[in-house]
Amino acid sequence: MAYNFSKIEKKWQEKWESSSVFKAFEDDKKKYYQLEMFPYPSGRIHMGHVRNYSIGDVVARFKRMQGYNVLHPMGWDSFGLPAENAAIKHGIHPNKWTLENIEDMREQLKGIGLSYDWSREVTTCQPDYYKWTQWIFIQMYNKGLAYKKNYAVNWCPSCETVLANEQVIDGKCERCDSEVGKKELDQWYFKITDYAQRLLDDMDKLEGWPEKVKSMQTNWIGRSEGAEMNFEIKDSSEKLNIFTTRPDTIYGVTYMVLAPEHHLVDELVKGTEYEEKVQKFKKKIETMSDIDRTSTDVEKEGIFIGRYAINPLTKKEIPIYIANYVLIDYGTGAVMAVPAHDQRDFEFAKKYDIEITQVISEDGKEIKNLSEAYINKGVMINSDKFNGLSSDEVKSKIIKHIEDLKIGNKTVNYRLRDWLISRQRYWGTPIPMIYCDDCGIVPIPEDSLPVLLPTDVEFTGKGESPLLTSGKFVHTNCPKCGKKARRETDTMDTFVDSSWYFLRYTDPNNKDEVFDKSKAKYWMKVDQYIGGVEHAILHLLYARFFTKVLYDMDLSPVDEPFKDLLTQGMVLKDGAKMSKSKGNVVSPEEIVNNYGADTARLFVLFAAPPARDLEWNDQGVEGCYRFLNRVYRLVDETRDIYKNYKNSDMKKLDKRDKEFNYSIHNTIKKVTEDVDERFNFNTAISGIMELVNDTNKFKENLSNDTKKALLAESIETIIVLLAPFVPYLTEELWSMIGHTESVHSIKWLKYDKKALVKDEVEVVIQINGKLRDKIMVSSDVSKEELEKIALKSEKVKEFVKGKSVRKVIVIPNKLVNIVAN
RNA sequence: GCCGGUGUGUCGGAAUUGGCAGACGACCGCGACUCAAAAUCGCGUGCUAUAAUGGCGUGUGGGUUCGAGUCCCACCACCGGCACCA
Repeated sequence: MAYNFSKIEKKWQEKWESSSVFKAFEDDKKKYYQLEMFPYPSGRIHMGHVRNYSIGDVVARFKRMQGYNVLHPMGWDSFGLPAENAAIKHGIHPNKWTLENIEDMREQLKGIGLSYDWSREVTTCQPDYYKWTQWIFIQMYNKGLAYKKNYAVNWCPSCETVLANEQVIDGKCERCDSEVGKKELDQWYFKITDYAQRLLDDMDKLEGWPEKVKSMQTNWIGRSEGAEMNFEIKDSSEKLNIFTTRPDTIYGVTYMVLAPEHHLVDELVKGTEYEEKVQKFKKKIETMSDIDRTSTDVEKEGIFIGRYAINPLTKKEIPIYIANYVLIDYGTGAVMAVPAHDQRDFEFAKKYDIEITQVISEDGKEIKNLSEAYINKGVMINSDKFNGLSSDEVKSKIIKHIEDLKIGNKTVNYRLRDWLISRQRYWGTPIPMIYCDDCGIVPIPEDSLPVLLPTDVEFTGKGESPLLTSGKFVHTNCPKCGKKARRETDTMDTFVDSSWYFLRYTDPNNKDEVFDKSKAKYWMKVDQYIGGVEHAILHLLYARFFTKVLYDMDLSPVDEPFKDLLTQGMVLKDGAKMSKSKGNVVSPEEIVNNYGADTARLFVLFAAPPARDLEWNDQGVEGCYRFLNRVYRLVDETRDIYKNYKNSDMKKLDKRDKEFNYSIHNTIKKVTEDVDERFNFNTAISGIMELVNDTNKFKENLSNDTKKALLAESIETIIVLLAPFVPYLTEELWSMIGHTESVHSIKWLKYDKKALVKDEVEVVIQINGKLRDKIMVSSDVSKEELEKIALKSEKVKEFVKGKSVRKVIVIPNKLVNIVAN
């Protein structure tokens, strides 16, 4: 008979709920803030959620049993496109759709037995939350960290909205995979570039973060050191400002290249014979998609614009080109070209027959007929007073030289761009700004926040904000002068909402402040944050940025939000991520209905270590279910022995008793360390499985009271160690054996060090490093004695026959290696 | 091209400090129980030769060591990030 999981799970879920055991209060106990990334309320939970939240729940329950004051909250990242699309498609208002989904998903999450403090639930689409998102926006605006600019932005034609750089993956929309185009628009930005260096530097503090995530963020920020320099243009008062990482190659600059969009191009060719050709070339490049343009296999192509710059050090006139391989977005959009020492410039110079001047050589001699750019370090040549020096030391000398000449300076360039946050959609936090003809851009006064989303809008799915269709919303009065004014109709990127929710959890119901700093001080940082690696750049970078901004405003008590980070792997089936289109989805509901939530949890925790991808396996689920049934039967069969013998004295332990006692305490040690130090839930569970197997064997022979007492101890150990993993079953078993308090509120077990001292140990005997025999010896035997015993072994005698023993390595209680030849 | 990660049975994976490779689970095979099946329980299960004792084996090649999945060097494959980035 299988145990009745549905009855058990329902019973305990109700009990836990009515007793609100998982509520967190600030007190003087040591705190632990366990957080998993909150979900988008799509309406259905998937296996990724089950995995993410099960991992977090194990940690929360474990830390609680260890005596920590645990904060384990849950909420909803509930603004976003699917709600709006549902409105367009089915005519349901996004608010209704979202709130109903939240109701459904909350029930599903509760079903999995997650120990959340639901009284702290935050919902980003509700005014009591987004009021503070707007408030933070205004603080950022006042500090100059939120600003508006006109720029060629990423535009997703399918989502009909703009995208941040971080949301464009390989030229495609992160959400819908459509090819992203460019559009000139007036948009709101956050000045994340001001924080580029701190975001980079403070990664040193993130010791508990995976290397992978830190490396991804480092790549994304893309710092490079170099110099900025002005080149004079012949017959013009304008100067060409360039960025280079190779100031050591300045004497080798033989031409200049500008991005076709560079602001000086039009002016430089105006009225010249080159104007027409240059404009034609510009048109051609502009019509290319970003994907084509940035592909490395596209041939380098450019055109001479008929003007010359002056190399400031050689004073030579050098031609100015525009070319497809120079990007307006990076550096200054202008490049000093050094064909001898840069492969792209080399290919370009060959194609257009431009002079190539070597300035760095391997041995001080010029290479005849260069066949490719020489990109290594070396000895300077053709560089006037720098000749003969190493290119390495010349870098700083030349920077100093150009600084002295006041034509340039040392500088650092980042790939990171400012964060574009306006979206032309309805279902997001309204940007709390007003446009007045007289006063310009005016923030909403703080006491009239929140700016509520209007309800009288049309969902057309067309490329402008639906908020424009609400006359009541758009038309307002200027808070400064009182004249008629217009509201901002764009909403914020939903990543703004999720950039500070972890702070709001520390004080979620505060009506007067974004959060109470003393509460935040008690709970922050998040001790353990868990979520998918797909957020390595987007959410995790934005959240770090926001925390630093709030820290600088003296609001946040910490300048980094997450102490330790775990990026859990994906749930795969048949080697691919579960997805509707591939038809390889296993619904959590189905597993919970057929096997119970405990089995679902146990499987996702047991099948792979948390950070790795998990391959779904129906037979593996069955295996976990069988195991839980075995545990149930074991406890059921021995419950009376437990009740009668749990506190009886253990007299003399025989050999088998000692082994079993060792097994019990070694399992406590292993599970504690696996969960606490290594997050190896899979091996923690396998350790408990071994103890269950051993207990089943041990119970076959209970010939005296000591053995019964040992069995009772083992039963108790199994239930307590399993509690964080399978909360329902363990709660049931705990009450079955006569306890009235919850197993989840008792103290975690401590192992008995004495039980781990063995009288006798198995020692491995190797000959020349190969295993040849195993012997049992008393654990206090001396090194010398152990060596003697080993050499007496029959097998050893056989193997060393005719050889002489050169050396014997003895590791007490472990191994003897005999070297013989 | 640069950066990061991963390579172990048929499969998921274990080996935590350089010390018995393959724990635990799945799969498969055999047996017990049963009229029978399911469930359950027990045994076996890296490859290979064998009557037995053996030989080989952690992506490849080398090295250090009494001893290497683990450390060092060189490479290969796969996954992920960045990338005409000046």
